[in-house]
Amino acid sequence: MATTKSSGERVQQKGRTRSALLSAAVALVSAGSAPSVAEVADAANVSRRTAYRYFPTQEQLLVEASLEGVRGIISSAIEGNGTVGKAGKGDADIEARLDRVVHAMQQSAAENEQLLRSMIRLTVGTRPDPKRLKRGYRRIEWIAQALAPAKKELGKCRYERLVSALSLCMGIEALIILRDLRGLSGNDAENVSRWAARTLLRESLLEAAPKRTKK
Amino acid sequence: MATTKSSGERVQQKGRTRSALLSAAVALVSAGSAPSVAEVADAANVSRRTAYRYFPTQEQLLVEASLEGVRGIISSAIEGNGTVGKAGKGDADIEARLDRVVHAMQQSAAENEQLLRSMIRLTVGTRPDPKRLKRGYRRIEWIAQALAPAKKELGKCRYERLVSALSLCMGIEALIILRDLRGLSGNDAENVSRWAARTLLRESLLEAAPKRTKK
DNA sequence: GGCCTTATGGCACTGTTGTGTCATAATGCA
DNA sequence: TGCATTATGACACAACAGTGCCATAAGGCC
Repeated sequence: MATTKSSGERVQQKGRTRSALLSAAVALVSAGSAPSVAEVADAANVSRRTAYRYFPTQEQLLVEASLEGVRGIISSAIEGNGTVGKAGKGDADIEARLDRVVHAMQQSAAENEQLLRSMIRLTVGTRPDPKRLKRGYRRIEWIAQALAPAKKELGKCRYERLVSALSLCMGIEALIILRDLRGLSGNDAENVSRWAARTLLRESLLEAAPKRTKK
Repeated sequence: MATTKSSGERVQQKGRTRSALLSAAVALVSAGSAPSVAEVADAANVSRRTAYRYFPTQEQLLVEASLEGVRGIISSAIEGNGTVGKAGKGDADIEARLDRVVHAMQQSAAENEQLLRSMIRLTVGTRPDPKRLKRGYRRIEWIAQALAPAKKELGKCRYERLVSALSLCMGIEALIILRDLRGLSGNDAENVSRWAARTLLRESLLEAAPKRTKK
């Protein structure tokens, strides 16, 4: 009862149907529509009933699909053109690192605004379950990468506060706010994000090393 | 045919049924549920068919209801305890004004997180129609009120940029990011918002009046 | 009051979500 | 190859979103 009944679970078969459903859903969601479960199932050559076995609700199916789509988008945006860079000494360099990350992020956010908006709509409803996959965790990783050379200098408290504040300034939520509330274009929105991020970083570094005079 | 057929439209009757539907929906949405059209109609003592005459889709009904609920929340939060204040000369005063606004906003956002989350979910899907009522326009008004004494000093460009950046640091979206991505408590989230807002304001004032030394 | 206009309610209908049940096909193992 | 296990498919079903149609009630105007 406990361990396993050998390999009674047909992992390969399940994997195939699951990824068939998921890729069909990704295609449809990326096309901008909100497909019904029947549509996704048909596109995947799978029974509707089976689709419900893998994704208990339409919402979960579309969430997973949009997160899958976003994953592809963003990794190519940042890792694709070697954004963050390796070396790091001096504040100017850190500023440049962060600026590159903000630029790449806002660029790809603007390019895939619709998809990211539907991801937000699908994930923002309830506080996230600790077990279910979260949105936006990559954002924190990139911020951490950009800030890595200054982490020691900042100290734990200031570092965490800066990461949190930067996570407000970049990403799809920032783009949505600047567009919907402020009516900005994609370019103007990116400039606001970059200015805010740069400013918060500078101030944090100044607080950490008050000896230097400003600039 | 053109002008009017006297008062053929029964404005009062329509107003009554509309507000009956809306207040019933506000009550149900504020309770955290996503009521069906039939539920709202029953609670309002109105036919389901009639509900659809006033709100073409369930979504529009719930959107209007959540926006209505948010409107009530927020007017009490800010106007209730006279937050912004009148006088204003000197940077410290502006900082204090802004800090009060951020505090009031994040406080009420945390208190009504569920309702605000559903408002986001319902309104974030599509870019806002210019004619339909927007979410978050009050946020800009309060930021503008807090910044009013420094508007001239900042100059148009820096002022607009600062308003935009501050709109990223406060409000329900900021709370959601700090909670979901960063796992912060309501208190910690508010502290991040206040620090970021204060920092961005200071830097803007410094840029505008570079003569003074920092601090 | 009577009459005309208009909002409302009731009913029927289609399409979708989500679930239960059971037969059938695919898979892994001997 | 045959067999037990397990995923899948087909069908049925209830609930809900929307919509059309028509009768009826409520309102305004004389």
